[in-house]
Amino acid sequence: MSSELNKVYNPEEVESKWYAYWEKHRFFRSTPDERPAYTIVIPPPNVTGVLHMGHMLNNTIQDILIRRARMKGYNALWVPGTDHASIATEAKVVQLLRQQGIKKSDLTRDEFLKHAYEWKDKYGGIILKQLEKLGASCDWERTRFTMDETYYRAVIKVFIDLYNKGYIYRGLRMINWDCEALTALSNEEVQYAENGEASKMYSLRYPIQNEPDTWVIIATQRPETIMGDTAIAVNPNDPRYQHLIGKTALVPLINRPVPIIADTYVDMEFGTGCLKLTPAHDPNDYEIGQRHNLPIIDTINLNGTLNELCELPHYIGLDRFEVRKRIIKELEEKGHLVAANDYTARIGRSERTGSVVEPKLSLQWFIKMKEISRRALQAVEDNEVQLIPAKYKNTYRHWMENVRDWCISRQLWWGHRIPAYYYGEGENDFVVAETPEQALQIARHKTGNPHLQANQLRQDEDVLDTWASSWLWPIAVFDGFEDYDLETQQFTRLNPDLAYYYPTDVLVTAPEILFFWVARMIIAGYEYLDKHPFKDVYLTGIVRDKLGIKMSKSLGNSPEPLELIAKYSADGVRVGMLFASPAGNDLPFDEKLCEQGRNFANKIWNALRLVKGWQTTPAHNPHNQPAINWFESKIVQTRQELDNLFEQYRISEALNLLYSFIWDDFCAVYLELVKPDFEQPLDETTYRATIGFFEQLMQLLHPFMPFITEEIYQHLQPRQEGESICISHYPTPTLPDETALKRGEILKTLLTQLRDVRVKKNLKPKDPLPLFANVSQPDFYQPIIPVLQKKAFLQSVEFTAAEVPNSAMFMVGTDVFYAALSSDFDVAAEKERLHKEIDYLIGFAKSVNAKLSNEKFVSSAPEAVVNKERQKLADAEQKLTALQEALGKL
RNA sequence: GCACACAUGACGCAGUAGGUUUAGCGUGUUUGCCUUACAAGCAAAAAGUCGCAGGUUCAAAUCCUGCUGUGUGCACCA
Repeated sequence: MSSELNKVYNPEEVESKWYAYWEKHRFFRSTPDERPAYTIVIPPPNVTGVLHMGHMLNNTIQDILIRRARMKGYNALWVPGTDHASIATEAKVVQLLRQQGIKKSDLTRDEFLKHAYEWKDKYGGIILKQLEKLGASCDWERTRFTMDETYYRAVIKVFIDLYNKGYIYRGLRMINWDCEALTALSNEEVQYAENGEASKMYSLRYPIQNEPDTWVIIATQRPETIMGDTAIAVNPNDPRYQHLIGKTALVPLINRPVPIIADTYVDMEFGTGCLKLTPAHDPNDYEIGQRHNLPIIDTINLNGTLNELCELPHYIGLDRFEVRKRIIKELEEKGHLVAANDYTARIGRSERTGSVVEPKLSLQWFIKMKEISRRALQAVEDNEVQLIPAKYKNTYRHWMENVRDWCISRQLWWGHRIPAYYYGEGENDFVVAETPEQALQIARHKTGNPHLQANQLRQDEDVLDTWASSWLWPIAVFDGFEDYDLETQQFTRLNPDLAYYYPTDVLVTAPEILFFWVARMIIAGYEYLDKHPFKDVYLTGIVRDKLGIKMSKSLGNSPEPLELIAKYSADGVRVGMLFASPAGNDLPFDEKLCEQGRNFANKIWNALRLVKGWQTTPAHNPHNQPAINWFESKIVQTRQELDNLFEQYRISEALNLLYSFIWDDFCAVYLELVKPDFEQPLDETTYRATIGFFEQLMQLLHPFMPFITEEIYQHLQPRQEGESICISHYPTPTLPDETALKRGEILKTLLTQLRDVRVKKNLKPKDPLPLFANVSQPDFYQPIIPVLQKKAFLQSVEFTAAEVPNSAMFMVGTDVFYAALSSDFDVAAEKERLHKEIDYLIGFAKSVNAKLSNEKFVSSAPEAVVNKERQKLADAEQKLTALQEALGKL
């Protein structure tokens, strides 16, 4: 039998073989039934994406949870899918078209979308295929995409509903503008470099009107915006500038007269204490402008070039940064530049394009967040939704309490087109409806013009922010909104899937998207189903390299996941990632850990080779019974600990526990204990027990290492087609036998001690060695003596009440053992060994004694604690006496 | 700037209601082994007074205060 099994485990064919088998039998398919459900919805990866280390970690964790639930008897469902990632995808498609010589501006919306869908069909599924390589046990028949037909309908419906409820409004607001992608961004999509960016702070002189040789000096990083200035502001309490308030300054180069106003916003300490106000291009300036009724002069086009409002013809049409370079020279030449100092600025950049974000005044769609998010804030406070680790509660609370309205419109084509239809030029000349037909009805009614025609309606050109679709994910993947009635603002029913699977059990995701996505899903969950979308949110750590830098493809510090899998197997990589991933902490990734995972697989494989190599005999061998009893209880105990760890999402620790249980307890101890002598058969009872243990271990390990455990499971016993470890159930838990456990642990200790004696005395593993035991309860030891004798190669084992001369003495608890040595043993070495142990015990006893002789300790500490200390001391003293006697005999 | 984490042998971590023998685990290091499942292995060893300074307590890696360092989130000034 063993000749069929390679000496080294070969995962490559095994992994693809079993994944195909699982798919063929649809083991991951879930439909509602009478069992309790356990549901996870995948955080949909970006459809343009390819697998990176973060995905590997977070999907491994999801797979572990879902596989474990499946084996615990739940009806486990893991819903996969992708989101359409409007900016990222559109940017990719635009870029691809450009390579083909096609400009987006030359295409109609429909033509462009056709290209985009082609692109999606071709590349959109890559990342899901990669998840299969990892072993992900998703129900692929339920794969969803945020622009699927029903999903699209859901997003539009929700927009209309929130509009009807008054949560959505259209307004002129200062927004973040991406001049490259030509779209608005939400605050969350703007990123700042960690330590700022090198910039210059320019000091400019603005003359005072009608007062020759008087001026104010302002500081700015953006001299190209001065043509949009409409005022100068100083702090009303600033003694330096009292005389200037109410006067008029002249904007350099264009000589526009602007008032000098007083506003407490101005920080007297900063710069010169004079602030130029450019309401069109700075959020704070805009607000001050509103307070003082300042005009707004928007000098920058959507693409970042300057327009005719800048009044300087030679700058019109030039990019703002080009203008900056030139205008500095011009200002200098004309005597307006006072200073140019190096300055570190926090510059906002678009998350997707990296382009410097331009604050711009723009008419956009917003969701009012304050009221709609109230329940969601409370839910996390009350642990209706539990964040793991809990430290994120603070972060969440802070964001929710200071939540700002969410700009949801994007000036893109790839996405859900805003269902607003305009019939006139006025700001409010629009209606919101699911279809153009309905829009026409409503518009006719609203305008009172029954002759209004469809071609007089113009649908909003913009699409919705991607997160304004993915925030519905836990409901929309089940097509839940099909049954939502916009009239009554209620569900007419919950479809069977939604009723069965919602709320989901856990969401596993990266902390970066706590606000982008998680918070908003909670909001949507309460708004629509009045229920949390998931019970727990497990926020994974960030995968970092050895230098502690976040791994990313763009930085080039990330290994290629599929290459890792090729090198170490999916099982190995899964284990490698988990080894380094304590709950909620960052993951310092080290390829070595994948190697460790691979080695572990090999270890298990070889345990299989050993077991499958055994011949059996019906003859009974009672000597193995203590080992069997011990291991049986040990599994029970380990399962309890695993349950405990999983309950707290201590998945890495659970893996570590299993790792050492399998490697140390099963392979190194149990298998060695029951292993028959060379070419001897094993009794059937032990063999069957061993196969059973091995099978249970594989079941416990299966969520972590799905492939090798299936391979072993299939080898351990003959299986029918359609049987699989992944749908097998854990046996019903029993209680551990404490005596059997203790006996096993003591057997382990004795074996280690005896091995130690051999090493220290330079004895070969099989040199004859008689053992004498002076123990309080010989009966306790009786059952393990045969196996101890065999495994420690003991010549004999005898109970005694006397000292044994010429022996190495050691203690287990308070029981004394003597390994009898031949007369020529090294007395000096033995003395030294005993001395060392005595010294340790003296030190120990001293520290315990110090406690016990402390009056206050004895009187204030709980009795149990004091008694424990007394017991410690008594044991130590008993040991000391025995050791000292042994030393005296030498 | 505000807030929140974290600081344990060479490295990565555990120590989850102050008291399970003077702190555990993995990797690495050193030593000895190709022992008939596994050198992707086996057996053993060395290595930390738990960032620093105080405090509370009979008792502190564990609680409190301050400091230092690192990380994260939020805000942001011309």
